[in-house]
Amino acid sequence: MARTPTTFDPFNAISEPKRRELIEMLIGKEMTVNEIVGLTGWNQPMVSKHLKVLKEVGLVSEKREGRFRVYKVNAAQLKPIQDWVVQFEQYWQNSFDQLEDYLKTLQSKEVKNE
Amino acid sequence: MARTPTTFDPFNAISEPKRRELIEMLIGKEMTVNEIVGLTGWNQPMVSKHLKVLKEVGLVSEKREGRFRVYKVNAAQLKPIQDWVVQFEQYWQNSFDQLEDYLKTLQSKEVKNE
DNA sequence: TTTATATATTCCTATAAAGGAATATATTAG
DNA sequence: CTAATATATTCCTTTATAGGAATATATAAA
Repeated sequence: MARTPTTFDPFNAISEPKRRELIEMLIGKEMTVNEIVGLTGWNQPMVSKHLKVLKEVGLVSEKREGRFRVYKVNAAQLKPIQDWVVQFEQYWQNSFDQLEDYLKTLQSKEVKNE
Repeated sequence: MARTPTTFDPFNAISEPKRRELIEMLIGKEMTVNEIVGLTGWNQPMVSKHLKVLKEVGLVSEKREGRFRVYKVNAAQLKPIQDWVVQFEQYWQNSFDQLEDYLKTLQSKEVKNE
């Protein structure tokens, strides 16, 4: 068996750094393929191919306007990722709190030593 | 060029569903490889191999105890994912708000029609 | 209707991953 | 010291990329 395909779900689609860049670049905007090519400096087929993967998992959608294709992000497809990761938030927050506690302890020790 | 390696960063490591399962299973606990084998029903080499990937990106850490290896999740390594995805939260919240607005509109129309 | 523009697709190569099976390694028990 | 237990590693096969280069397709402009 091979790796889970990039088009299997948003988790796989966004594991590629360039596709995360595309999403960052496109969020809240609408952009044409060539506009993206201009901003990224990547060649046009590369942009089209990455957009295709994002489209297949619903992370972007496409609107035809004459010979242009206007792309936009469908942010709702990022929510499953947020939902998955947020359930572990307390666990890294705890480590942060522990760090905070530790720093406070240090500080009170310093105060005592003054 | 090939796909970004699974060990490149947490984004890639968690794109595999089984590795997400491992994290869910291990969060806040400490578990031995064989305990994980028991819970998952996967064969032992498969568990070890997936744990290795998670370890390489720092998502789990390992403690040797005699002939056992005790694994635990290092949740802090999930924060970069949360940080990346949270910046888009407003965009799916907006679509939710729009839905909410739409439902309220529907409701007020119903009230008027009563 | 030919040409230019915008975008997608195909073909190629190198790379690597997941799973299965077998085996190696380390540590404890007898 | 030998056997048993816990875990990791290696070898194999199948599958799927990502990127480059070339080309196909669609639409508008001249």
